[in-house]
Amino acid sequence: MGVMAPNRPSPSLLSGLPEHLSANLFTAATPVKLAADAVLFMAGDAGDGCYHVEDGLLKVTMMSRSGNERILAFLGPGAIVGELSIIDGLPRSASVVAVRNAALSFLSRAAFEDFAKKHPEVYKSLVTLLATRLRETDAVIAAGSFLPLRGRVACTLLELAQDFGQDVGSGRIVIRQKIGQSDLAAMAGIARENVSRILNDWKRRKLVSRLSGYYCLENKAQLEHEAEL
Amino acid sequence: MGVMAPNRPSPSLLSGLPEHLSANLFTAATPVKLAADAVLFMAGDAGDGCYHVEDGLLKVTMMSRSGNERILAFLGPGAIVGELSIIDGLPRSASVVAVRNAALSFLSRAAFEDFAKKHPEVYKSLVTLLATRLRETDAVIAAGSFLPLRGRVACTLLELAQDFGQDVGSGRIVIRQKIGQSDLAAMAGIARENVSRILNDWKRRKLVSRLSGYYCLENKAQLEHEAEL
DNA sequence: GCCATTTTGTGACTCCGGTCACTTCGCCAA
DNA sequence: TTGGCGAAGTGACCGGAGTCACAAAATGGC
Repeated sequence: MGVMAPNRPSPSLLSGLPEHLSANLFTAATPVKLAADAVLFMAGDAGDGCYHVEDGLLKVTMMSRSGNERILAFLGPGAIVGELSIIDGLPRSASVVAVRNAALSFLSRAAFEDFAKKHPEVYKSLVTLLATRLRETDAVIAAGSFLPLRGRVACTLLELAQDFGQDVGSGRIVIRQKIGQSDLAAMAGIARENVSRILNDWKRRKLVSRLSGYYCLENKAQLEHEAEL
Repeated sequence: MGVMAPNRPSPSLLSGLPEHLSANLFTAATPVKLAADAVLFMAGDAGDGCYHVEDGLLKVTMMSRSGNERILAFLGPGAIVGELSIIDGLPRSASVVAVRNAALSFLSRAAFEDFAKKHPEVYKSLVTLLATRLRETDAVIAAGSFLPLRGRVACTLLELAQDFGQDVGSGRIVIRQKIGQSDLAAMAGIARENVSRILNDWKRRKLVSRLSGYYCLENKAQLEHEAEL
């Protein structure tokens, strides 16, 4: 059992549209480059279009006015972002920032509606996309309501494994993105210090490890157990 | 300024589909009656269709295995519930219980897909519906992440006012549903005792009042101020 | 390879909010 | 009217988790 599970983007948060649609839909789109830490848009901005992530990594985030951050998702290649505003025309519901250099395709609302008129099937795909997102946010609410700290961290790790995980044999899963503890904390919605404590505990107990900056789930089953109330 | 704002169902959580569609879509549906406290379905059940609320009141809720409840929404006449499962075929993401006697229309997945084939426009409406839901759950996550107790209660009250509020002059809004503190607590995701304390404080400060069992927002603006961090 | 700058690790302290244990109130029904 | 019962009010207590203040590592530019 050598190399397994090729680097196929997962279907969850990265999920975009089916090949044939996204290919056509975004041919009319204009390319956008984004440097690391650059802001794509902020919550509250007027939303005039949506983006397709070609390359790089973005984070979807909310900020309290006291500067606290809550990360809703990381988005890698293939993902669609900003679709809510092209649907209902309301302001951006969250902010999006490039974690590292990223390449995107911008699709204006007009262009989208134009395309949708010719290919009503996009709506069906959009419905699927939104349904997935809805289930994810529901899970976040459930975790936040019922799980204690360690449970939330476990969920966060598992979620990242879903999106960016690569199985490296004997059930070990490496998260192939550099994610710091502060980001984990902001994803789980808890204080960074506690992420540190919990992670170290798990390291000792061989549930997770860290190899050259990347977190690695050593024992997914056990972690899933921690995730349950 | 006597009687104002007729009892028009609000567009938010109650939001269903546009008239012309929902009328046709649910003609094929079979009627379902639900007694108070009866369970329509539980999270995890296989989902074979969705429902249109004709009359009564439902609550959408999640339960931790330790018996804690978190209410995601109350649904009144006109609302659609259970649509996620007909979209993706996955199990119910939450439970739905009748708060009081309710009348529903059940639409099977097959019937829906049948209809959708003939009227692809439903997807567009569905997209709008889901987008609204998504914004709402995002708001819940934001409130849970950033707001202290009083803020969450304020949000909850304001949300209920959106859905079930009736303006009775001079900015006073009555919530025309009997909602107990335990339910408010489960909506805000906090302990019932604290809802009691906070509500009493607000009563003293004339922000809210209670008339014959119904809560009434005396000063929406002030309450909105409490809702902000 | 070395220094500057982020990240991470850890203890001590604090406090918000949950839990427990009652009491009091309000409503309906006998 | 009255008794019963569920909903609401209130205080005392406790504990989980945030905050603060550093020390120790790791990272990355030069």
